[in-house]
Amino acid sequence: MTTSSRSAPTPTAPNRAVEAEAPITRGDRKLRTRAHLLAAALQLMGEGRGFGALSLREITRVAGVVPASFYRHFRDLDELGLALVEESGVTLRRLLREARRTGLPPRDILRTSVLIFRDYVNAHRLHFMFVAGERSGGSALIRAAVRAEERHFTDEMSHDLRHFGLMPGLSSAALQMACGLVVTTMMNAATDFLDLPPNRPQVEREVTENFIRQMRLIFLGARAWRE
Amino acid sequence: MTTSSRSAPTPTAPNRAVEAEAPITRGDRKLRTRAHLLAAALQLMGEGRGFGALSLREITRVAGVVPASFYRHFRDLDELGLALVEESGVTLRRLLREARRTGLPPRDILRTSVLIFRDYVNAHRLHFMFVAGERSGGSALIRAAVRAEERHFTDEMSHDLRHFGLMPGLSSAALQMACGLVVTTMMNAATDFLDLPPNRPQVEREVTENFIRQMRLIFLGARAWRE
DNA sequence: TGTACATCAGTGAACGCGCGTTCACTGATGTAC
DNA sequence: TGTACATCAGTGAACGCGCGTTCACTGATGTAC
Repeated sequence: MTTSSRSAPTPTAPNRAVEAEAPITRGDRKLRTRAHLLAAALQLMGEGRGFGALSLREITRVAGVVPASFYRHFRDLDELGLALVEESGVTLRRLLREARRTGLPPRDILRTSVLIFRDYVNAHRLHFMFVAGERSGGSALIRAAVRAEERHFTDEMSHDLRHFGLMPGLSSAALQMACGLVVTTMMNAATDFLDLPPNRPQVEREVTENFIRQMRLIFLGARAWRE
Repeated sequence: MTTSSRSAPTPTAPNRAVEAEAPITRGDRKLRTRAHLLAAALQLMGEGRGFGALSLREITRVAGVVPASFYRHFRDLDELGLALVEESGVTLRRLLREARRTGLPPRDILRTSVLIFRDYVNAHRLHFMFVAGERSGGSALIRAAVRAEERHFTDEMSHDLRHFGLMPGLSSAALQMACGLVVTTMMNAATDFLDLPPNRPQVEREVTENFIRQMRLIFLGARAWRE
């Protein structure tokens, strides 16, 4: 499967003269291989190992290219790691963007948000595993990059909360602090969701309810906050 | 330095006949080597790598023994990892035990507790690095063990909070939920403290204040909690 | 459109190295008498 | 206390293996004319 890109290197689209679509330039192919390398690293980490425990050779093996190819895309593993952080940051921010676009559900706002978040985590398991795993455990370089993305996420969230008028009456500093707490609680809940054994709806419900209550407690605290 | 235990294998205490102390049995030596192996692994992780990225050979090298020696103490690296989890669990629980023994400071209880916690984290940097790093990033086996220790810690904390009469009026379930939030917030703050650049008192103060406010917000939320 | 040359993503072989694990061993500590 | 034997923590050499990195290469894609 991973070698399919080599077994059919030039599809020679039959309708090329008709609409001149899908030329597939050399640059396109390069980007595709790069994406395969990133995906391979994520996939390997999804099997429960830290980024620091991956080897260049196994990444290229899973990506379906020869080890030396790696250097056409990244100087070393760290550079690939930083690219993964960037990619994961995009995934994080898309969550906020979608919430912003949708607006917020009128009723049972907290519970609904948590369920949406749970679905989102499951739809982007590998990115969340990567972020959750490297935010405190990885190399100093990667960890710093993840923390920077997390800070960016927190900033956007506090801006949105202000805009939507949730958590009113909080100073900017207090709002930022509360959002930091929300984000770390979210990341922790993400790990909980990812670790759930499959087909145990009761356990899943308990973890979900626990997360909802923790968020409720935080918002209660924010409402009671003074100064 | 690490080989000093070999350069003076039998101190032959001069006053042995007088008070028969420090016999240093074979078992004592074995335990000492085991402790060296555990300390070596922690030390290597302290340089910013996950447990999964350590090799058996470098651990024995730092511990000052030959690689084959390792197998006299652990079946494989996982078994050493689990021993580290256990050791770290003891460190965590000692924090609670000391708090229990000391009682709680009568004034400014939250701020004082946070400062004590910060000192404790700095006094046990390697254990906290290990726990913070492996609680979400490590192998499934190690992560599960860390989570179990964390749950144990949370249980003890909620018991203590009830006993000291903080967070009154919370049901057992709600107290447990709130303690879970406190513990994840603490672990996150521990990482923040450990990542602080040295000799930047202003940054350290900000991180400390942020942690204090987050805890304050949680306790406000707990006070406002109903049902 | 057709041709001649340039580019460069991916190849395959080679290298020296550190890895985990095994094995028979050594010699100090421990035990039986 | 002294002697003869057992135990076993730690040794040192050996093994096959996967690692990261380098290099000259191939051949499809791209460009100039």
